[in-house]
Amino acid sequence: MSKINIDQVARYAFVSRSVVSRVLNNHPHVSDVARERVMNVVRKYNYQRNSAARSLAAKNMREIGILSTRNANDVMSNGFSTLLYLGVFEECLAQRYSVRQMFISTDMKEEFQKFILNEHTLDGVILFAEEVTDLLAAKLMTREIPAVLIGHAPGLSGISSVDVDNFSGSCSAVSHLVRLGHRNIGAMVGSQLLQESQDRLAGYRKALVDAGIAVNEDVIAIGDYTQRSGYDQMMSRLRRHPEVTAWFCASDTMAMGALAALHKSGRRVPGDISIVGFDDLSFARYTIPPLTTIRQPIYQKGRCAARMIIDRISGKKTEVEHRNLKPDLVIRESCGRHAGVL
Amino acid sequence: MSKINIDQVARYAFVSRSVVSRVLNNHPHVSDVARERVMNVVRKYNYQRNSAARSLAAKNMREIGILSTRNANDVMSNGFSTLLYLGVFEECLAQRYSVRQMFISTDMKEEFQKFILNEHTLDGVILFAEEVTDLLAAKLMTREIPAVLIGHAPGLSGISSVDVDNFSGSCSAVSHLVRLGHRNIGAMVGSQLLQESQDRLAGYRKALVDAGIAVNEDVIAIGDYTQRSGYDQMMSRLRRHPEVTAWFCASDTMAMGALAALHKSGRRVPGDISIVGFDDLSFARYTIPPLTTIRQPIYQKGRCAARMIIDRISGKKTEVEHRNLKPDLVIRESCGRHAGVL
DNA sequence: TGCTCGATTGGAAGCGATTCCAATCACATC
DNA sequence: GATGTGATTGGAATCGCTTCCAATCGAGCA
Repeated sequence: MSKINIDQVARYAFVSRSVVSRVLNNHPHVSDVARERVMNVVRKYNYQRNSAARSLAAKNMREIGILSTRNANDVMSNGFSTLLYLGVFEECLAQRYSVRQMFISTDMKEEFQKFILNEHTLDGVILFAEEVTDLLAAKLMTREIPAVLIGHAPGLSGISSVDVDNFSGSCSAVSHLVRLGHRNIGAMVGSQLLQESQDRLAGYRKALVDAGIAVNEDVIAIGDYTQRSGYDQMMSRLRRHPEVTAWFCASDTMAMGALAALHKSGRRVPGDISIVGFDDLSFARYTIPPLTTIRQPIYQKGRCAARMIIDRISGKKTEVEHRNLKPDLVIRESCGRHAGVL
Repeated sequence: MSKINIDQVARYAFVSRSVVSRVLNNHPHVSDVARERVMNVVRKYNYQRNSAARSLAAKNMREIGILSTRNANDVMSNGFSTLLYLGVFEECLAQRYSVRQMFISTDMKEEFQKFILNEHTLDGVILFAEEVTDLLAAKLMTREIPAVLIGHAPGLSGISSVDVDNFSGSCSAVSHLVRLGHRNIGAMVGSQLLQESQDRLAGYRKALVDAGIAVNEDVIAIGDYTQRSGYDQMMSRLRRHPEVTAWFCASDTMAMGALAALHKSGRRVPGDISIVGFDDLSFARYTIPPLTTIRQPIYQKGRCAARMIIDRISGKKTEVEHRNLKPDLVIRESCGRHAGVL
């Protein structure tokens, strides 16, 4: 019952401490009989290594951190980050790593930042950051700790990354609207400080250009990925741009806010106006009307990031790598054929 | 730059290793001058203790775990757990503890369960579990590791818990409907295996009884806290119970699904049917129509749980404690006066 | 001055693993 | 029978810290 240590295991198994360690770590040079004896004792006493001692001696923690910005708070509240985290967790579990999830913010006291970044010697870090990316990255770089970025930042091409192809995703979303006959298509994106937002906006532009439609900078609204900003932006744009018949929203959350604003204003979706979102969060199927959107593999993103960081830590891979997962268009009911087109 | 250890700090500060340790741990019996010298060196070299060594020597990890059931997956995807986790994290940060978030499921391989529960010697565990509560609790009990439950379970009264007052919350939600003149009020709750669901249903019953309304067991629908189940349940109940003019949904997610179903069926909310939710998740303000619901302090729940477990670990408190946080009714637009009442 | 007592300080023994290195062993070869 | 080889094994150092214990120091008091 009570905790037992490696020496006791060794004693009970009539072998030395070293042999026990080798068995537990699957090292070679252990006879079958010794291995058997050790395993029996381990099973019998339900022995588990002390991870602190293990980390100290082995000089690695077998632990990675996933660092999010605290102000991704709003993004968080939509289950995006939980799903991402689940992916990370399950990949790590499979590889017997553990994960420490942390939040950091620029306005956080210096001491806490230090505590988070320094107190724990993590073997690697997954960055799910936003505008503080540079700051964090710089700190991590100086500590020479392997990192993987969720999303990507051209300025940090030295750090591996996993992202969804935002460009082609938004491009196909907008192309969908074009196919339905829309010519006046607005865009509601996030802060252009974020690479992700830039890419989604670029995809929008590309789709329009491909269709021979001039881009109207006036109908590009900047939100912040919250339902609230989607609502507010839509409310203010609605009367200024009555000619717009379809909006590309760079996230389902903003799309949801937009939907609420449209309903409040008496517009019908998709009758009067079409809406397409991005992410395919779990609620997208239950908005009114159900949201046509771009599905991105969030869970996979997490697993992928975890796999990359572990490969890096274990030395299995050394070069930086930029993964770009493919998104899919999922058609539901929020987009309709343009009224002028029959 | 490169990592420095306690011996080097001691050397540079012209004191012994012990003094450095005392300074770092705020122990008494250190002269001001010694403290000052040590701190200067610490700052200069940006020294941080090695947490593995610290844990090993001090025999505590200064780390707690938050354990969720994997199949709370759907609950997760609504930001509930992220917000809860944020509360836990920030309280722990303030107290210089770290958190390890983990998921566990009943169908998980035994080895993984062991890895999660045993490999890491956590000082305490916060349980955010559902039906596997007993299993987990039993395992934890045998390891004699302090635990705090999010929610509560009468069978586990030996474990401290933090919960929202589900009973009074749902009671006030339903009373609100009664005040609006509704007499035929349905309930859509979660699995009755969950204490939380039982309490929310009990609150519903209480409100009806208080109002002198007979409880009709036929209009109590059991869902599973997902949008999908809210949608499905509402679809099937709608025609079977046309007399019901208002529904109490035990979660915003189910309420959202119900709203979608009502819209699909051409019913108007709140014109034809009123809906009240529970939780006040961030999207509740942007459903169509905006959802009247019961707000529960999710973040506070997390902080509170963390505080309790840390108090327990540090020995500041020893007796078990059951906290019950108060929820609030937040009135938006999904409930209307019963048509028959003028 | 000599002594006591409390505040500081340094020395050293762990904490529980990993891992290097040397010792042992079994066995084939000469 | 002596020797070389490779597979096993045990011994011991080490990781970086906490903490007990004994030593030292300095002020207050008789």
